[in-house]
Amino acid sequence: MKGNSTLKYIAQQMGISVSTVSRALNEKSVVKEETRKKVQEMAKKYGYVPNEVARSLQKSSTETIAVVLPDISETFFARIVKGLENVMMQHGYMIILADTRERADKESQYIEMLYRRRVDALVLATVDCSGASATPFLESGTPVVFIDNIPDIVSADVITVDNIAASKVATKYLLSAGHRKIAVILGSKTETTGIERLEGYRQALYASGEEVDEELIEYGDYKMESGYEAMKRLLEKRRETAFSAVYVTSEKMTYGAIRAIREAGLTIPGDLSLVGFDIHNLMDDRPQMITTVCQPEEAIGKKVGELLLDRLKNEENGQKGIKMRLSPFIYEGDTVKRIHETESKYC
Amino acid sequence: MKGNSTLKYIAQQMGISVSTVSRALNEKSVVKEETRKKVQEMAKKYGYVPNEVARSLQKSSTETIAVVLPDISETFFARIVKGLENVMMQHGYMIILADTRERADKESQYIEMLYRRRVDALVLATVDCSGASATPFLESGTPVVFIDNIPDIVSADVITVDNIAASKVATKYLLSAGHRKIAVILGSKTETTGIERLEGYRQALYASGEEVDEELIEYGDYKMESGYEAMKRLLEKRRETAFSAVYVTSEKMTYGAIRAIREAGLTIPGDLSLVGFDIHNLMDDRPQMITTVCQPEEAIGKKVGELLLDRLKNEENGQKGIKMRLSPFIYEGDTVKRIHETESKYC
DNA sequence: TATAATAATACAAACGTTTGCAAAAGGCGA
DNA sequence: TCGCCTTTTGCAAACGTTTGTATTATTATA
Repeated sequence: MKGNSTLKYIAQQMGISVSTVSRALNEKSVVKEETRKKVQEMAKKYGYVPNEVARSLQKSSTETIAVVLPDISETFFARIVKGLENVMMQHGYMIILADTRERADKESQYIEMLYRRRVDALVLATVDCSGASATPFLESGTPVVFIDNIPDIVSADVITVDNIAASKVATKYLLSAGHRKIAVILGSKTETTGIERLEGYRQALYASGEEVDEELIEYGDYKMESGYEAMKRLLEKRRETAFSAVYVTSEKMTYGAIRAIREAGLTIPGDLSLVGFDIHNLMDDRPQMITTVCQPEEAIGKKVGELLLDRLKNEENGQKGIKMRLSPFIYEGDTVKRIHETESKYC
Repeated sequence: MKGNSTLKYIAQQMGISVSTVSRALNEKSVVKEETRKKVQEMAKKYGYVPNEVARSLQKSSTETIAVVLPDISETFFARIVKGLENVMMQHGYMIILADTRERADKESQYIEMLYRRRVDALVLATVDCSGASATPFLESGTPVVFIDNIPDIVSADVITVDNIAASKVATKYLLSAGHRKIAVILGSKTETTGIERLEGYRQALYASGEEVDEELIEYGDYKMESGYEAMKRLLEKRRETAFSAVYVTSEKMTYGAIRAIREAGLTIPGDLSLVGFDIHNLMDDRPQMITTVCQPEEAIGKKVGELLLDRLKNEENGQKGIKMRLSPFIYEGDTVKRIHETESKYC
């Protein structure tokens, strides 16, 4: 008789009504203390475990939030999830995770499934710049927070790292080390992550009076192999461009770039200086002390959670077009610098 | 009128019964083709989205499986989740993720919450060797699969890497490179991951007729700092022990050990050879070509999924005491070797 | 002791589905 | 036209809760 006992069953056994049992267990409403005690005893005796599915149906809230992202095995996303999960769990919410493997079709399919399950909110790292995959949620007024990439939708809530600041600090770091010709490897021409990181690089160069040499800008696709190829292209035209440093804007591409540099028989930082992006393992453990700009992932997750909790509490859901940009860090040997605090909220 | 339309609503609008609408939409049962068409039209028109919560209640199955693990930001776990998620999604199941931050109290608390939500199964990387936190599931006969650590419970289903084989191959690799005195850094004295990895190391030494020097066995706690400390302890007694190689049995500890070695002014592999464990980023991208044993995480996730699907289909749930041990890989420069296939199933 | 006020409990509807069974509609041969 | 079989549809219960309202039991007040 274990495991399938319900309010009804307990009520029958005790010869009282279901509603009394329910109220006795939920501490909420007034029930005679004596009754409550007895009900609690019985509940324990019969191994009663409340059925959250039924509760969800009745309350029309599942206390569940969905996270849809391109690749959970990227430490970047895993850490965001961790930060988010932590704050949500503290408030009784759990996380459903969907990994799209960077495919837009899966993305919309999963989001559709999640909507059917009536999750209370969606956190989305979209691979589709338009943000269109989120429409079921958007239309129904269910909260959505975009992370990483900023979608076209103007009214969407977004929380990301401040990519411009990140690139600025990386570039400035190299400038202050005396470099004048600095190459950059970007991950995307169309996504905001790429666009903004380029922008920061430009701004830093302008600010110090340097020209931007378009020949020094190469593109990959955030994956390792593309970093390798991009670096090779840069090295091929090194004679003309004469760059002495390179800034690579993603972890995997950084590894690829390092390989290309090594294969070319060059050393870091002897022949070429390098600043990487989000190099987590080398950062925690830095066997080779690569300077790297990092995103505060857990903090992003936490902020997303806090925003969501706020949205979920105050019933007036819907998008408010909040854009929050968290400050990146730079790891330079043993020094860790928080760059700046920009939590710009526009409404 | 968007977003909150139900079967009932559609039925009312069309002046037919709810059950007909339900059957028309679920393709299952016989409905006049004409009616079906009309119902589908209407469903589209009113933006009907089935409510899976209600469905779950009725079917008493949520098509959701829970994954509880100590740290999702560990690539090891993230990849298992990815592999698992992929196969489950293909069958309409979604994943609820819970990160215990390595705390046993959180673990049981989360599992309790998950049981209330009536997830269909539990995948658990426990931090509590007893496996006691899984009791709600175990008692109710809901499928549970343990990963990574093997719990005390004999009848539990477990899928892990073959740790003995992993250690054997790592040790043999060093032996075949001519090393005789090989140190080892383990992560745990009590968990099976630690015990088995030690066992493999022992077996490899015995097999080649070497003595096991207890002085060469050091323990950490799988974290980076402990690898650093353990390596320092080893280096301190290097005069007496005269080891020429070290095998470190976790990713983070390997990074720590590398740091200790470097701080001692030694080089790898010049002064000391090293085999690491699960070095993912260096493996994908291997800027420094560390030899490392790796676990086939996505394959583990996939196997877990397949086992679960089988359990969920054939109603006779419950634990069967299946133990599957997947074969590890060794990455040695550019060579990748699958070690062997041991899918031992004992019933 | 009757009556009003309050505390405790019970009733029943609702949340949105699925599904066994009964009822109705349609088709066909006699 | 009637009866019978088949196809299609409808009814109603069930899944396990919550919750507004009605009812009953208890106590205090006059």
